[in-house]
Amino acid sequence: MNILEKITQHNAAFSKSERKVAQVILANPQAAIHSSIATLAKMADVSEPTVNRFCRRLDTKGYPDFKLHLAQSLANGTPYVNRHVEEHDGPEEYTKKIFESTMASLEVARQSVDIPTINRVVDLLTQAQKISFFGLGASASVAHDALNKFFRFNVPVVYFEDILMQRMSCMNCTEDDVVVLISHTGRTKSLVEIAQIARSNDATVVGITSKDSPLGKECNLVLSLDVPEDTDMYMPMASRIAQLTLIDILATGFTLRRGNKFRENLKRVKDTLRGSRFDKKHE
Amino acid sequence: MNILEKITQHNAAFSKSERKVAQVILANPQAAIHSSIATLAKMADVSEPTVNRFCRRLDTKGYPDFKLHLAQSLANGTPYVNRHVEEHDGPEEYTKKIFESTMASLEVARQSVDIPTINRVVDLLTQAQKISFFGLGASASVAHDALNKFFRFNVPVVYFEDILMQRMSCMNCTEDDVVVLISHTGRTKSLVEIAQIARSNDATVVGITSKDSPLGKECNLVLSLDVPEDTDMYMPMASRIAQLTLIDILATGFTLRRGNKFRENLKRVKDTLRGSRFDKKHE
DNA sequence: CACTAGTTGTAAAATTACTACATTAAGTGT
DNA sequence: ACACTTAATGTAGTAATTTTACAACTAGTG
Repeated sequence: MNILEKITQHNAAFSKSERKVAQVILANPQAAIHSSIATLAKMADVSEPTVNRFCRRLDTKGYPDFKLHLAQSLANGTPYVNRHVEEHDGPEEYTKKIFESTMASLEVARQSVDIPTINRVVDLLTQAQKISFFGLGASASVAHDALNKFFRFNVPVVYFEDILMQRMSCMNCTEDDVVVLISHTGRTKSLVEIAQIARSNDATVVGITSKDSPLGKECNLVLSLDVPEDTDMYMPMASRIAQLTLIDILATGFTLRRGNKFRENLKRVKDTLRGSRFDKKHE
Repeated sequence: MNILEKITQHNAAFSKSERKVAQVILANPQAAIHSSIATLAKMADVSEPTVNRFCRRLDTKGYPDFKLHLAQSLANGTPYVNRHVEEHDGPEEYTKKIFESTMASLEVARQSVDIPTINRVVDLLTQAQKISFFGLGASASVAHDALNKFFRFNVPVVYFEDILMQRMSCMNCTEDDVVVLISHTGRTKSLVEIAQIARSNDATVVGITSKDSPLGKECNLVLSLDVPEDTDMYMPMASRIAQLTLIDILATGFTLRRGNKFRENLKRVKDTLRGSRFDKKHE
């Protein structure tokens, strides 16, 4: 869709002169949209028809049409592209890149998430007697966060970091319990075992994980997020943010399902915190 | 900036014929950008120069330039706007809204973050003997996540949920220690106290919090994120995501500063996890 | 070395947008 | 109501920009 990306990708298929045109446009796209075909041709040191052919190769009707597409691509303020951090990047670069790739991942996650499943999970959560959130490693903090959210709903919520505690907790499950297991890869052995334990006790197991993973297969319901993880850094980053956003969505769905009177309950929880805080001056 | 809005606002200042042009464009802007001045004039039942004058009145150089602006306005298909979830929203709506407002918040956070401070904090972290991450409530899971990241760097990292443990830990601080305190509002009493304890032991205190808050004033350095929190839900959502992204940025800055050989260390940590995982089939 | 396919440039044609001027419409004062 | 003034609109010609057709060149292949 984005014509700038298209130019970079298409690069191999360009001819020598066309590549010159590509280079000039990529160097300063803003200038390109304000140039006529003649000035652009001069800048790239090629003839006008070459520029025209370049445009056609990118599936546009001609030069004016190409400019339109280019303008649209530039308009998206920053077309959040998943750009990897480079060795030599300074603070400005890597800050920008991480923000942007996080946003790009959220966009991908948004498109990949299955709404009916979300609805179904919210259903289950509202009807649950007890909700458990388990995750290990990076996903532990996601489970931790989920605890923090659902705890406010005055529902029995369970969260353990300890594998043995997780196991024991699942052994005591009943069919009215919902166990939410969080793992990006879905290949953590102990979590898969926990899923099996929980299911053998008739609990409903929801996985926030990859669909075809070992963990995914053990779950009653899987909320999968196709987030491409930047493995260069050997740290889970984007996947975790997407998972948290999903938790937000589930929590929101939960409160909406419970209705207005329930939301007052939340306000009460928040008000209780006031005693532990310094007052805001201007309120 | 947006030309479509400009057309609606400017409506009063248009002449009769110009208004006809405005109407046709607003009715189908997508068609307009693919029309020549002649076809558009015919559609609006006016002469070509009238269309040209219309364009000039909107501070564009002429018809082609106007089309460029129009194309840019149309491109902002989904300008991630912080839209609040409504009572009657279904799963599809609230899912979309939460994703979008999360992205919008990240965009705001990105613009508000102070790069030199980030650089300074990364400096401090790389030189620290011991790094502590403390937060309470929703920010606890952010601190938890930070632990998870920095732990991989083979640096002494400390994280406690318990207030007393946090206090005790800070009492043993030295001037080579860095304490990172996380709080969206910056008005949590016990965290402010912890900041004071840490500073009185010559530790460097970094706050991921609001700049002018009581906590912010006690910190050596403040990384502030001006994220508008959706208070309708009485739950911290966007602020937390922004904080986590900031943690990602700090962790990335940390690894970059440490250089390439250090990154191999990270790979080793990741490889160690392999034993606890099911193998991927296609590797 | 000739031949072919692909690439690039030249020049003319076609399209498109713009300018100058004429015409019409609308408003204002007598 | 009429002349006068000003603004708005359209016509026709001009200028610009883009596109097409074709020729020249380049590189690879038998």
